[in-house]
Amino acid sequence: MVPTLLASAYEISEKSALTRILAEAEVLFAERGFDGVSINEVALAAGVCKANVFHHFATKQELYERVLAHACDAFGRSLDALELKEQDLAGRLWRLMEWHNAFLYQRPHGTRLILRELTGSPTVLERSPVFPLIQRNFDRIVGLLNEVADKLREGISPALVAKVVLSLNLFGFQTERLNEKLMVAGSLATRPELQRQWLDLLLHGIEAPN
Amino acid sequence: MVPTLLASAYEISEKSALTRILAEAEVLFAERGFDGVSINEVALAAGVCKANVFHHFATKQELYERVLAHACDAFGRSLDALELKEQDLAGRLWRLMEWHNAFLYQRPHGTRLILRELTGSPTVLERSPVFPLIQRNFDRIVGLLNEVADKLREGISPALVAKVVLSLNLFGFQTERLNEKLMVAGSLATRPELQRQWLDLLLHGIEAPN
DNA sequence: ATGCTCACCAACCGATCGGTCAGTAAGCGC
DNA sequence: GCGCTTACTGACCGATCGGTTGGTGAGCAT
Repeated sequence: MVPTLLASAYEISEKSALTRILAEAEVLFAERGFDGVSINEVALAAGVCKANVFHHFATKQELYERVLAHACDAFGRSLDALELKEQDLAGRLWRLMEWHNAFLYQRPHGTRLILRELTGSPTVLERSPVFPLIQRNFDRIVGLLNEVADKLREGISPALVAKVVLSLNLFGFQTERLNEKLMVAGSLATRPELQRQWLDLLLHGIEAPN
Repeated sequence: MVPTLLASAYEISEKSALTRILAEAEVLFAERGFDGVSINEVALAAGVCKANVFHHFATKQELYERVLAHACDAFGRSLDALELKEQDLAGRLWRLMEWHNAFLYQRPHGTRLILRELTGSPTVLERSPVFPLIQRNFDRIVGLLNEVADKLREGISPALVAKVVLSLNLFGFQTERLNEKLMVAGSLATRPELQRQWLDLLLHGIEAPN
C-alpha cells in the first residue's frame, strides 16, 4: 500500500495489507481447508502479490496457524463479555446457549475453521498449536457451569452439560442450511425456537409425564 | 496383479487392486481430506501405479465420490440390521444410541469422511451427490422414532430427538481422544458410561428435583 | 491361431504448487 | 544528505499435481 497525499484520504480508511491477508485467508481456509487454498488465491483476494504474503508470513503453515489463533482469540474475547452472575441454572444455560449461538453466526468463518480443525484426525489436532487455545476456552465454559453444579442431578457433571450444549449449537450451526431439505419424515423449527427446544429438553428431558 | 500358478495361493486370498484402491483411498481421504491426498499416494498405498487408478476411475473426483457413496451405503446396510420393534421410548433410544455409537467406532474412517463433508461449506454440500444419501439415512432414523412420537413431551419432535442423538454421538466420537486432555475444570466418563449419561439426560433432563 | 477385452505400467504433459531472490520505493533516525 | 528498515513486486525455481499416451501381457471366445 502506497499512501500518497492524493490517495491517503481513501487509503487510510482501508485496512492494511497484513489485515486484509489475514481476513481473506480466514474466509478461504474456512471454506476450502488448508490444502484447498493456494497462497496465490489468498494474495489475489487480498489485492497483493504472492511474494508479499511470504513477506509477512514465513510459510503457508504459519499463516494458517495465525488465522486459527486469531479465531480462538476472538472466541475468548467474546466470552469475556458473557456475564452470568446472579443467574440460576436455567438462566445460565439460556444465556450460555444464546451467547454461543450468537457468536457462531456472527463469526461463521472462524467457527467453520475451528470445526474443520476438530474434524481432522485427532492425532493431528493433539499436536496442533491451537489445541491449548481450544482447551482453555472449553475449560472456561465448564467453569461457568461449575458454580451451579449443586443444582444438577446426581451423575450429571458440568463438563457433560458444557459438552452437550456446545455439541448441539455447533452441530445446529453446521447443518442449519440442511434442515429444510433434510426433513421428509419430520421437520425442525427455526433457530430461536430450536434453541428454546434444546433448553427445554436439557432441563426436563424428552419423556412425556404419564 | 498377475495370478501365476506359484503365486495364486497367496494372491487369491488378497483383495483385488480395485478393492485395495477404494479401501486405501477411504483411509487417506478420511485423514487428510480431498485436497490433502494425491492420486499417487493412493496408488502407492494400494500397491499399484498412478495410471492404474485412472484406469479404474476417470477422475480424482469420481474416486472420491465412490468412496463417499460406499461409506453412506455401509451406514444404510448397518441400519437395516437395527431392530426396534417391541421397544418403548427408552428402549428404542438406548438401542439407537448403542447401534450408532458402535457403527461409528467400527468404521471410523467412513465416519470421519462423512463428518468432513458435513464440515465443508453448506452450499457445497447441498450440491454434493452424497447429500441425498445422507438425507435418506437421516430420514430412516427419524422414522424409527416416529413410531413412539406419542410418548414424547409436547413440543419435542422425533426429528429433534434424532438430531440430538446423532449430534451427541458424532461429537463424542470426534472429540473422544481429546477428553482426557480437554478437562481441567471437570472430567468426563468413558464411552459406555458417557452413553448411559446421555440417555439419562435425554429422558429426564439435567435439573435436580427439589 | 486370431482377435478382442481388460488390468496394468513407465514415461510423459502442461499447470500449479510453496517458496526464493533481486530489486524498488517509501519512511525515518541521524 | 545518508544509511537502515520495512512493505512490496515480478520473475523465477524445483517439485508435484491431475491426467494422458502408447504399449505389454494375460484370459477368453471364436
